[in-house]
Amino acid sequence: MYTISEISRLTQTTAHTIRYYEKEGLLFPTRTASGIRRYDETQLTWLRFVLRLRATHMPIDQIREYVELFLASSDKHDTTRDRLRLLEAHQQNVRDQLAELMQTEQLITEKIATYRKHHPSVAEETLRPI
Amino acid sequence: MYTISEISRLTQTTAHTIRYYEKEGLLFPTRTASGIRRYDETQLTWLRFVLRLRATHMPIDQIREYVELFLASSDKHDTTRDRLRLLEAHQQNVRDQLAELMQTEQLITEKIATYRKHHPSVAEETLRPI
DNA sequence: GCTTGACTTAGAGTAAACTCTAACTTGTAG
DNA sequence: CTACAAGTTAGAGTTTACTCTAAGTCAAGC
Repeated sequence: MYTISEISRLTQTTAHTIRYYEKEGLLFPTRTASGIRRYDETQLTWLRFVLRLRATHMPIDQIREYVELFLASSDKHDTTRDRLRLLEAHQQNVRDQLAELMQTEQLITEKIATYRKHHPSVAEETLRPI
Repeated sequence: MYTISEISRLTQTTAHTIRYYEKEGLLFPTRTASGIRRYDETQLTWLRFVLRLRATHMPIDQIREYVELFLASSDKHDTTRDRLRLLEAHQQNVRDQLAELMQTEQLITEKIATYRKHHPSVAEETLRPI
């Protein structure tokens, strides 16, 4: 069981942010009798996944929605389908971002090549066409 | 020569945002005698490049810095090197984002596969380890 | 018991990038 | 000439995701 500072160090995330994620309904650490947060391996793994989703720009609201579906799931009300739908939507989002990044990487590489060729005073675009 | 609404339509960007970019020093349209903005092909191409940089999360401040270097360039003070440095820094940034996205895409794909296999009531993680 | 560093809370503050409003001016079609 | 759509401005407001502060409580070593 980890304290917040250990989790903070292990995930390279400030304790402030970790508490903020809890307030936003993304994390549920247990507490000691005196109210101090305790995190186990499961929570650590989950936080790492959340950080991955955030790094790929999944909004906190959507992550919370995913968590809520998870917590709401039961025998008579299974939320698997909805969670799958959320994951698939984000997967598409990630793929769109990949496409945009690859195109832009290509464009920047070309621009860099032009800069290196025409070394002094590059033409490229006349931003202010006066 | 395009009006702001034409540019807006051509780039799928609101006129508000286009004016905001101008205020932030990223665009320099010419003006009619009465003060109405006019954009030529060069400005359109430049805006499209700016939108690419934004879509790959280059901060507006850095784009402005790039523009300022471009405008400041002259025979006695060539800024090519600095612009190249900025582009290379962003290129690295884009590559880092690509790496993160590819890893996360992989992870999500695995998770989706697990969901599809264990269809009802997926185990994955027990978020609230009570 | 005392100090010291880590923990707690509610709530305020910040940064970035838009996004909108209000009041006004300009351009165009009838 | 008139209507009205589209343009203009300064500046206020919004959203998202943190980030920090203040005032206090808890835990461990001496």
